[in-house]
Amino acid sequence: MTINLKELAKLLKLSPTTVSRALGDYPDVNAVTRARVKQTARLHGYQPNPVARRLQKGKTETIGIVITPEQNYFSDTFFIDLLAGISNQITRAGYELILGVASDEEHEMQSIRRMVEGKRVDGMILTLIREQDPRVSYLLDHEFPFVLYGRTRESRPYAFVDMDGKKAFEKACIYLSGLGHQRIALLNGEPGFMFPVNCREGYESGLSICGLELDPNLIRYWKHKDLSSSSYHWTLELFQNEDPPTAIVFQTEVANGILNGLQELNLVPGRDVALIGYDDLEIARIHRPPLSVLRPFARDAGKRVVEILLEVIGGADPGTFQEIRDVELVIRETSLPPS
Amino acid sequence: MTINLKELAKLLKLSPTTVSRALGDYPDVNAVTRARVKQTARLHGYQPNPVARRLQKGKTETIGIVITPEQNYFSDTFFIDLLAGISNQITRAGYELILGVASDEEHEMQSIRRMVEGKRVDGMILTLIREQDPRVSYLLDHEFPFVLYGRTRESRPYAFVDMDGKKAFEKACIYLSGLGHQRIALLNGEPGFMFPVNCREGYESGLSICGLELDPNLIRYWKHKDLSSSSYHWTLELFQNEDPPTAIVFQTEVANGILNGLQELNLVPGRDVALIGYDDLEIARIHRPPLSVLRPFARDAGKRVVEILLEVIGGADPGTFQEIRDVELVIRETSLPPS
DNA sequence: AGCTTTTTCCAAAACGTTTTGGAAATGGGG
DNA sequence: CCCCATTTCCAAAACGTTTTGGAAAAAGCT
Repeated sequence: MTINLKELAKLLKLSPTTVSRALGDYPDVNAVTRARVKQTARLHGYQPNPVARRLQKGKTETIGIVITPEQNYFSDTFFIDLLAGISNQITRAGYELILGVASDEEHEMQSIRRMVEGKRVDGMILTLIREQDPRVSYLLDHEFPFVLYGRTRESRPYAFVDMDGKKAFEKACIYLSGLGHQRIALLNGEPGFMFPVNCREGYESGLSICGLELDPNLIRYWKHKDLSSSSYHWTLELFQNEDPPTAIVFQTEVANGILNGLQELNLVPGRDVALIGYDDLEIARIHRPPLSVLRPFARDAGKRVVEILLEVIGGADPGTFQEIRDVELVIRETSLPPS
Repeated sequence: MTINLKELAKLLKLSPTTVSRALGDYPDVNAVTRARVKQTARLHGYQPNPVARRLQKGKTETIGIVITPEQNYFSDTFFIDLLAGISNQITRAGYELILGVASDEEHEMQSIRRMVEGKRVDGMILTLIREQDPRVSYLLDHEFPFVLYGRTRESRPYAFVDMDGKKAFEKACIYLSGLGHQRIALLNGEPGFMFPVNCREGYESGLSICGLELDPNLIRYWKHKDLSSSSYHWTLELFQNEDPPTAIVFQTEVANGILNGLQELNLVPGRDVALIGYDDLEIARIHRPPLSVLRPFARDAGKRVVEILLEVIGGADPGTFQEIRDVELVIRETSLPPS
């Protein structure tokens, strides 16, 4: 069924060498033979065996990614869109994407080690980055190519693509303050991860720019494990304050919990409490009233991550690839002045 | 850094052959040399280069799966749990999972073809199966090993693992009828896919067993593209009926749309309308009141899919692996008698 | 024509394993 | 002590490519 390079060469009465070089567009093969080779190759549907090529080239032509269920990753199209961008670009480069799914942090490292030390991939992509991330130090220690979707605390240079969470939350606070809000709450992601750190930085800097005081009572953290219920409860708690907030900024993934909490409290989003979520998830658009959001420019982030990774695999200096992407404030119907 | 078989052999003053066979637990190598080999192998962290092994063995030791963003179908941790089971079992077998993400049906076939004809995988796993599924006929035509998570209409024998959607919806209808419900609506998945066909079969057979009449006005289909809004609108429509339903059976992934619709209509789930959803998603557990559900026994489905696929790759007859798994009815607080 | 350069091709090696088909050494039985 | 069976090892081939290092043929130049 499937034809060989050697068989194809025999068919063409040429050496395997010449056939290989013809298909590879090497200059040292006559134009007419090249054409002849390409035509019969196409005719017989010849495709070089990738495994043999990898062995000879000393590359796996494969890149790895490990995810954990802990990230309820598939909850919106967000993650799969990122993955789609990654996958497309990898395919375009003739590479393969291998996926590991790990149940916890320990298995995650195990899976990465298998890929790296088992010589199963040429590079790795990391997501959901922690402040101190053992995966990052491991890969740096092993001088193994990788790119982060996100950032971490690490002094050695590394490549990443990230959204500007700081500027995003800064923007949101400044906008809300401009509307007259003085009590702005932050429902933040789980400590230990890097993104919430940036969010908080932006939140604090936004408040400070507007001359608003920082009230620790207005800051809450939800848990990955139970997004909805923890954010629900923190919302209720927030309003037991004697001086409750008139606005909340948060990550849209916990919008459900917040909205349930507000409903419980008979507070109407937009009218009684202003809301601005980070990430333009489906829920933000279909909710009545639709939620104002911070929309990161994530469109071709996956593609970009792969482009960078291939450069790094090719020997480029990772430190030169550090991209922080803009975030746009999309005003819908939950960002009105305080009543 | 990483050591070779040849280098390891030289270190041990043995031939590569013997070292390979020692590590492979062949009987024709002395117990003490075997131990010696294994120890120094461990010491130097030797792992056989997978690419070289694959070339020699003539196997890619890789299996492929292609998903589409449309696969939003699995909106909870459900899909990632399946994927986790698949990934774990694949790793245990020393195989690799390669992932393709396709934006539409055409790219999906393209991705599969690349894997199959490019000799990049030994077998494929398919999900979200359509009634007439071009992927299935393609793989059968090419006599390529695969396993379905789901079923399709196809006369040739093939391997699959599926949940018993028919019996599930039958159970739900019988239970609701036993409570006194006479008008049971079905909010079903998009036509074209196989699962909704089974659901409807079970629905019809359930009604017929209980002597209830089938009213086409009580059946609606939602769209993958916009789960929430389509199910929301169909719910509203359902109750414009002059003789509206007192119960709804549906797939839990559209619970949000239904619940929003009911709220709009000032109908309280459980009290005014009984609800039974298929799939025990998070929303079913955290909603107040918690939803009664049909819970498929999906726990180790991913593992099982891989076990079967490896058998089929090994030459086993696919027709002998057709597993339909039980579904349990979990009564919570939305399955009360009609008021 | 004689020499050099360019064009076009190829044999052999290499990538790192596993498998094949012995061969040498050891042991047991008479 | 000889023969046969068993144990233990290994050299060489094979998997299907790409790359290396020429070699032969053609073309260009004086």
